[in-house]
Amino acid sequence: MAQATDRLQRYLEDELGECRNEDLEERLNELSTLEAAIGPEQVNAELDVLSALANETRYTLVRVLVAAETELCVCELNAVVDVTESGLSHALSALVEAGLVSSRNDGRWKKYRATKRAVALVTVLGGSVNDE
Amino acid sequence: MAQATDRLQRYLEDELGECRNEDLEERLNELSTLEAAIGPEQVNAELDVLSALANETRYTLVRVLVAAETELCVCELNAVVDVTESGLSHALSALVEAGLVSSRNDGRWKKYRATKRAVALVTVLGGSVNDE
DNA sequence: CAGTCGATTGATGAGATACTAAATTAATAC
DNA sequence: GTATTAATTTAGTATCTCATCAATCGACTG
Repeated sequence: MAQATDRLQRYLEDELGECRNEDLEERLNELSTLEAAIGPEQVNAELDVLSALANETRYTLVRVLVAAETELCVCELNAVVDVTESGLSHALSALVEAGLVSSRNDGRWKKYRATKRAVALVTVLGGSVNDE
Repeated sequence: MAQATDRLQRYLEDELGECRNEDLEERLNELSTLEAAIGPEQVNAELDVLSALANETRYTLVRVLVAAETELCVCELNAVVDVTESGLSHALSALVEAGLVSSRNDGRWKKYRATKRAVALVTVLGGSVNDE
């Protein structure tokens, strides 16, 4: 850790011409401010969402549900992903946890629907990855 | 697999009152269309981006670079994440690969900057996770 | 009520991931 | 030239992830 700030100090000397201890402190504070702009609990929430999406099975389910623009039955979703019934259930459970889909019981069937959050993310992701 | 479509057929019978084989085929085609709306290579590209973001170290780096709105030196980034120099380098390399940051050599220093893609994603993610 | 069916849960193992330390590269300084 | 410094790469390891199997839950049906 001390070494790391040593290097930063040399960098600031390079950039500023000189670097007193207070200059170093100030830069460290600026960096800390950038890092802490949003609270740690929100960072964790966002990481949970990203982790939920970062899997082929789960991302496919979200894409399909977003594209469907309506709820789909588990038995329908089973046809679009290449996992067992159990794997599908695990995947849907993770997506519910991340707030990316919601579920509803309909008699003996269970139906899932994409949330607004899922729509927003899938939309931006598609657009952002298109333009290189 | 046969079992899976059996269940789907029973579901369609439930929903439609009856379900001939052509009804089943049609529904399977609709689901397949939803799934294949974007090409598999783009799905993979999007999954690569998501995987790159779905890690505390890397997501922190991206957030800081987006917030900074300018390039930052590796030695500065070292101050905001809790990994070794080596770990930091690995993280930055993965982010470059995913098109989330770009790099530039400046003498003996190396500087990284967030890409538009990173800005778009971090922005939407922050907004989308805020509103429950 | 017993049976069937849709779906979920929990445990396990193979594989992927994300660190670290050590060696290496590339650039500047002496 | 050699030494030093910033950063990366390679190799090894511990941890996490994900899909599957088996068991279970809950709701309808006969």
